[in-house]
Amino acid sequence: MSRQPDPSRRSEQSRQAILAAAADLCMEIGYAATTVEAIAARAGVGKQTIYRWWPSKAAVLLEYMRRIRDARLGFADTGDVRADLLAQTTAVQTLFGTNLGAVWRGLLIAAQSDDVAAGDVRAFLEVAVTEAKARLAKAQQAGELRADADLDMTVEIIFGPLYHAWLLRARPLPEAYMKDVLDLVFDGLKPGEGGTAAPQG
Amino acid sequence: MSRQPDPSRRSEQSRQAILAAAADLCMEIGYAATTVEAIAARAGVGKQTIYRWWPSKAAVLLEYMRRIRDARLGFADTGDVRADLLAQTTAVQTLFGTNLGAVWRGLLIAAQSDDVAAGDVRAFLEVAVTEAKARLAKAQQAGELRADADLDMTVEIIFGPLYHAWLLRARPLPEAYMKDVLDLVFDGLKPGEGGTAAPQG
Amino acid sequence: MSRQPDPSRRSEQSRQAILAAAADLCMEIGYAATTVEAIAARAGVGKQTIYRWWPSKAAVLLEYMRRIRDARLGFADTGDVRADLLAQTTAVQTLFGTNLGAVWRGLLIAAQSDDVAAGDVRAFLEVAVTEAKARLAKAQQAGELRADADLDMTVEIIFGPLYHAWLLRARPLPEAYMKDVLDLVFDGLKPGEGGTAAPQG
Amino acid sequence: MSRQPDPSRRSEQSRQAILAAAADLCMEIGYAATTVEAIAARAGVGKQTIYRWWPSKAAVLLEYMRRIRDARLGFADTGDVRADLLAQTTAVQTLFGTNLGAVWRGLLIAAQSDDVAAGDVRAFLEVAVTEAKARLAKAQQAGELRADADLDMTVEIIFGPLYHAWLLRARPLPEAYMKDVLDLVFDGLKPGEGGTAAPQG
DNA sequence: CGCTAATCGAGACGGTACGTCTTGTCTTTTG
DNA sequence: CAAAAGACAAGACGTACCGTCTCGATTAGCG
Repeated sequence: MSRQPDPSRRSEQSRQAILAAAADLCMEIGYAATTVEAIAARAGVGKQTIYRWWPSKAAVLLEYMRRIRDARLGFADTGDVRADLLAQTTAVQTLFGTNLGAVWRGLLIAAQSDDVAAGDVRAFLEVAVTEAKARLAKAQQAGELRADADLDMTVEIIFGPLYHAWLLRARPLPEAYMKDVLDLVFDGLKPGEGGTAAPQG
Repeated sequence: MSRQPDPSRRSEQSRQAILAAAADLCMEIGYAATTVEAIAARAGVGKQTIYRWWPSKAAVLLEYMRRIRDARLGFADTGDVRADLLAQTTAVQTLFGTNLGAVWRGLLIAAQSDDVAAGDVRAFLEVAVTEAKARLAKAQQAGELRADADLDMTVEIIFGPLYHAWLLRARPLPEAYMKDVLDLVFDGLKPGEGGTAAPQG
Repeated sequence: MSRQPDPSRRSEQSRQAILAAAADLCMEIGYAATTVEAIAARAGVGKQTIYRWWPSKAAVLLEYMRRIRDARLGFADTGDVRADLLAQTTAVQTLFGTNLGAVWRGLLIAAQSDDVAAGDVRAFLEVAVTEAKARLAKAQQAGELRADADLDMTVEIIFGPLYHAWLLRARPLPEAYMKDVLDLVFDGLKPGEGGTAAPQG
Repeated sequence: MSRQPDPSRRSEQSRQAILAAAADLCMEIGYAATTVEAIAARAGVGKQTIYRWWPSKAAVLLEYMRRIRDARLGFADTGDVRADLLAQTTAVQTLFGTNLGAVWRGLLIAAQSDDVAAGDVRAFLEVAVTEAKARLAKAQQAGELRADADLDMTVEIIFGPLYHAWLLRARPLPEAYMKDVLDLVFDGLKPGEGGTAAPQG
């Protein structure tokens, strides 16, 4: 029986070809138009080889994104939480602007319609959220952040504007977008209290 | 040829049945599983009648959502911008929690993959953004809001967290979610300056 | 629901194109290599249109053969049963030698492996058998045929040799093959009794 | 390279297991449904072990049938050709009625669609035909059979009815089927000349 | 009596076709 | 003449086998 295939016999070459083909197609023609058949054809692979190792095209692309994230999107801890957040969120914003943004956009869509994919995508997101919360928790202990701020909500306040602008409004963002967002949300929208909008320099 | 059908001969009964059927199906089985065929069948209507008047299922549902928005999601102007924002965003949050949320979720998805729908959905969103910006502009003139705050960004700071939590993380939100978000973003994430996180109560 | 499609709305053009494409492909590349996909492609037709009206490719080809049979393979009644049988069986032998033989061969195969097709093919064959038996029955009443001959068996004795030679041995047959067979089986394999092997002329 | 495998190192145990598994499956689920994969699985053997020694599943089953034939289906020579033919053809008829009939049926099918198998199956058949012709030749010399009877045709007249009834019509045959066939074809279909249809009893 | 070569069971691989499903268009019939 | 009904061409879906290939693990002789 080959119900649970043996991972030790897996062809690493095919795996790489499939991930690359999936990502390339997604960047070229968009997530929806990227079919499993086309991925297989471009990767020079049988369809069954894809279905043997991944439950859906979403899972393939998610694995691709996981590699990107692990390589590029970690948090630093320089002692200055605003600087660290700025560095990370700017990296995210930059990535959204590249072709990889299209891949990620596709996955967020799939999560809405495919229950299986949804779990994985959500788990992926939660990893990022958890990392952010860890950095914010340290900042809270260091007195850099209000002690009463709910960290889940804080993460949403920081990343929410970026997703709203990129994913929903699809508007072009200035390079300093995240810097200005962080200034505003750290200092508050209320007038007067913290001096200028960019007082942390 | 009936390339441009005559709207005056349109059956209002069919239109209503289609809108209702589309919304109901979307709420029951989700956006992706809602097929044009199923909408037609439930509405007791031929498929062509749908394609004659709407370019896609997204357009049908968008028309449905426009009715909802016009009826329920306007901004008040009581002179207190935080109270007005709280009222409107809480209405939005509440709507997200109902079955209508599933419809809106579906449309936001469609906007990612379907270029035609994208324009309409984006236009729909911009109407909401514009209304919010109008209210914020008044607040800025009244000195309730920092004069240097970019209004597009401010809108994103206010709505972004809600969309992030609801659409992407799909986490259950406390009733007072938007109140706490507004408190945090108005007073700022920085500690100490503005007293407690919820000082206006 | 379109579970039982409405035959009155069927496209006669598609039907003809499918029958022709199926028969042509079968003659060109053989029954086994003829795929439903290829039939659809050559007929310029969607696969579903084939599956809507026929349960399998065997059914398509069987319909094709039915037309051929109805047009070409009836029995005459000239009063001379050997002459009538010779005319009909020679027509069958000739048909086996053409491309249509390949189609019929394919169907006889399908009948072995596909239970649904088997019933139809068998029914097709029984029609031919019944026609032959009818002609033989008249001959029996006219005293042209032994009164004690079982007609099913007689049909098998007449057609069996042809099928054995053509289908199983696949050997090239002389034009007069069926004449010689009929002479032998009418006069008997035993020596001496009936004079020459071809006394009926 | 192991292009031509070494027969001396072949596992006799695997060979037997494969032949048995192939025949069993063919009898249980039919020729078409018997896949090479299933044969390998049931035999507890790798697929390659089958493909190493046989070109196709038809070849496997043909080897199985060869064993059966060599053991059971020879011609005797008692001096009475009708009795000898009756003994052999009745043995064939009996075999057709067993599960082995299903195997043989499958091979006759394969011969229609698979050119490689066709040669082997045809050769198998010709061996049987040649044996029959040899016995008939002796009968001809002994004056038991018309001197002008073509022996290929005579074989077809004797075996053709059986194949027609069993393979094509798939009708249940009475035990004495071949006896009656031989009576008819030896005495002839014409009335009157030879007395009753079963005069030799 | 260990070395080495080939067969073995196992099953992943690149492919092809399957029969089903949905899309958006086209056609026929009914009110 | 619009609407209902639904057949149509197109093509992706996920599955089943094909015949080839690559793995260790035996298992033979041959040296």
